[in-house]
Amino acid sequence: MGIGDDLMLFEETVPERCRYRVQVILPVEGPYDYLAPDGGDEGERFLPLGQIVMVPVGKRILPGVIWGGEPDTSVPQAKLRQIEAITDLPPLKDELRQFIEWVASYTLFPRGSVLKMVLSAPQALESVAGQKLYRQGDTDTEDTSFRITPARQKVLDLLAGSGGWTAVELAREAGVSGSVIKGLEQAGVVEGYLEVPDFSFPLPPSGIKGPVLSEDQRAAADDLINKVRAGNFAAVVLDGVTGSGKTEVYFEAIEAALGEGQQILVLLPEIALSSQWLDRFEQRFGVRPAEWHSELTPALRRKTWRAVSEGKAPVVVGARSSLFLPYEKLGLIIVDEEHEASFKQEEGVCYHARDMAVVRARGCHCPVVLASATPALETMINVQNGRYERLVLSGRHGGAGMPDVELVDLRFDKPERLDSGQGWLSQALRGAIRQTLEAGEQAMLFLNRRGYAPLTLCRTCGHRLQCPHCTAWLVEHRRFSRLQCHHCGYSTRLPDSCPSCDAEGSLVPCGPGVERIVEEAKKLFPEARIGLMASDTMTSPAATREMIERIEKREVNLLVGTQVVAKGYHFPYLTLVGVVDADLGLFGGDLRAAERTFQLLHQVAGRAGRAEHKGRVILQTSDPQHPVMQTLKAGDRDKFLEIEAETRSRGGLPPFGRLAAVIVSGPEEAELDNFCATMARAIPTIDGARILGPAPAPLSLLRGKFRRRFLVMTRRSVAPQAVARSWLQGLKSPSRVRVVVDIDPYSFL
DNA sequence: AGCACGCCGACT
DNA sequence: GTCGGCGTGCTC
Repeated sequence: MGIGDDLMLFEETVPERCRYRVQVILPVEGPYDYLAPDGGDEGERFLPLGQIVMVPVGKRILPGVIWGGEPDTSVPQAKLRQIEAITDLPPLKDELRQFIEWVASYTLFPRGSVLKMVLSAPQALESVAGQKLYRQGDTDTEDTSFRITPARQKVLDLLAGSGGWTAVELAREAGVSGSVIKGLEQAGVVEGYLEVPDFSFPLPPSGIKGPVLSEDQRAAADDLINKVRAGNFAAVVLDGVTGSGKTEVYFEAIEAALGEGQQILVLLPEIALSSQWLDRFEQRFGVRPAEWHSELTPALRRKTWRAVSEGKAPVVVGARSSLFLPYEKLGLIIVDEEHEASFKQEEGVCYHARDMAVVRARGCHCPVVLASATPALETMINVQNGRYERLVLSGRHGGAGMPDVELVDLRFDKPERLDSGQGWLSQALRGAIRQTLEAGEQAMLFLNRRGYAPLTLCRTCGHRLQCPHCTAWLVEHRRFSRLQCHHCGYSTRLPDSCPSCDAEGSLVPCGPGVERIVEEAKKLFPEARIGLMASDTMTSPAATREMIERIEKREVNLLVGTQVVAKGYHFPYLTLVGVVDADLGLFGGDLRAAERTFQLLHQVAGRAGRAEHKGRVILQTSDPQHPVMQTLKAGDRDKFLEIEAETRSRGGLPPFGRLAAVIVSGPEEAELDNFCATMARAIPTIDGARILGPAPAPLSLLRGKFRRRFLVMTRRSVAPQAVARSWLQGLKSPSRVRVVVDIDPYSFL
């Protein structure tokens, strides 16, 4: 500092504190400018790009990240506030910041919203001061003036057993006051030290041998290992039927990545159902991986986030949000069951975790493996284009063949039609169940519908019981004597009389849910030991485990379930699968309805006959000529994909064209329709793009909000993002009307 | 997303 | 006459 500082005449020549661009976790686009924090070098930047800081925003202090780009000089200096604090976390890597930018511009969500998914563990951002622990001091303290009182002795006895106590624990356990410990510390008899908490997950010991692989498993594994070691981007589809050993193959790739000192991310569709997967991992690698999902405790969240950012979580298994963790050295991504629709996030930032995983892998220069027995059509077309490679695992391990698939034709003019009052199980299916049970094997009845009956109506006036907040029927759950809405959670007692005409005892259930199938099965097979598995009967991991065990021990021999039974569990004595309503998923106008139905039924069918017994699958259908049924019967997955590709190609639908859904919602229908009309008038004419709508969204009333939907359809060469942006940027919606863009929509709800 | 500012009904 | 409802708009 020179003397001139005090004599500075012109304010504008005072050296400014340096401006930083900080991206905060608000749903806003651009970074905001902030002044360097206290203690920073005047006028000179010292915080690196990606540094995580805390900044004042309005009344609050929020996390933000030092971002690149030129400061916004249009914001007056006087408006700037100072960076509040610098966290002790490693800066976000360039690769992650670029990923955030990419996701934001692809999904059309503000950058701050995407960043928020990265900084999703507020606990993790707090500095880790560590806590003060106590142990025995160095024993050379032969200070004769220090008296060992009984209170002091108790403390010393405890510490002689083991160190690592906090003052509070020590005082409580010894029954002394804190001042005793303080006195001991002062005399040097006990020693206080700061323990930095250990935020790390164990590294699997190297050299644990996996099972011996078959020839094609070995070839696939070696290919993946080479790619991992090369350290380049590659997208590889691991294509093999259930039981072909995909998991063992990618475990080999994980082993190789561990050997390279890299981190591995495994994305699973539903982490809640993955305890079997975790057990399997532990068997293979001797340790448990880090988990990342919404049910983590705050403490584990913090530990995991920190460990990931410091490279101390070698393997992370998680739901889609684990894609946004700040990996220190990501060397491999696995997306298991890549076709699963639950990888598509539909709330908040809409993104598809499988597709974003490929983008992330590209940014990290590492391979990504997409594993499935029924790859998505998108994925297979990417294989055909040469964008993805494909490794095929043929055949089931252990010699079990694919099950035989039979169709039961339920049409009215066919002998197997179901007459009213007869129930939902055809003669053919009943016979097969009887045979199976008599042979001492297990049978499963699959119906992808929870509850007792999907619709309740009044015989007197025809009134249908509907959710007050959604365009949806209320589903009867007889176990609880309640009616439930499966979209918003609304629940009410089953009324005794019709709410519309007051007729007593006039309400009748229509159609079957799994509970009703259980009821029918009990009547038909009174001797059978029936078990029910649905998402609402498996409320805790313990309850799930118990049911699984009962099935494995054959305490259950007739299992009735929704799609939860299709996911991952394998029951060696199960030889018959009956699909009560194979057509169920085909309705609803979803462009992927056929594909999803095929995948689900294929997966359910795969439950039958894994061990020595050949399995048998019976599909009850009213549309036996449908390509889904025909290709399932023929066991010809690729034929199905071929037909589906042809259908979509003709319609210009994904992956041959591109889609963006524009959902407009609001609490007042008139205002909503009014604004939709304004939007419709503003639809631009763009070559290679069309915009359809507004149509009432299939659930035109959801959670008390009215919804309309536009659909942007483009040729592959035209980005729907650009179309949506140019259409919507000039339109400002009334405050109570919300417009959300969903790029690559999946659910058409 | 939060939080405050701002303009219209039932209470000390 | 105030307390408070949530509509609207901003946050460097």
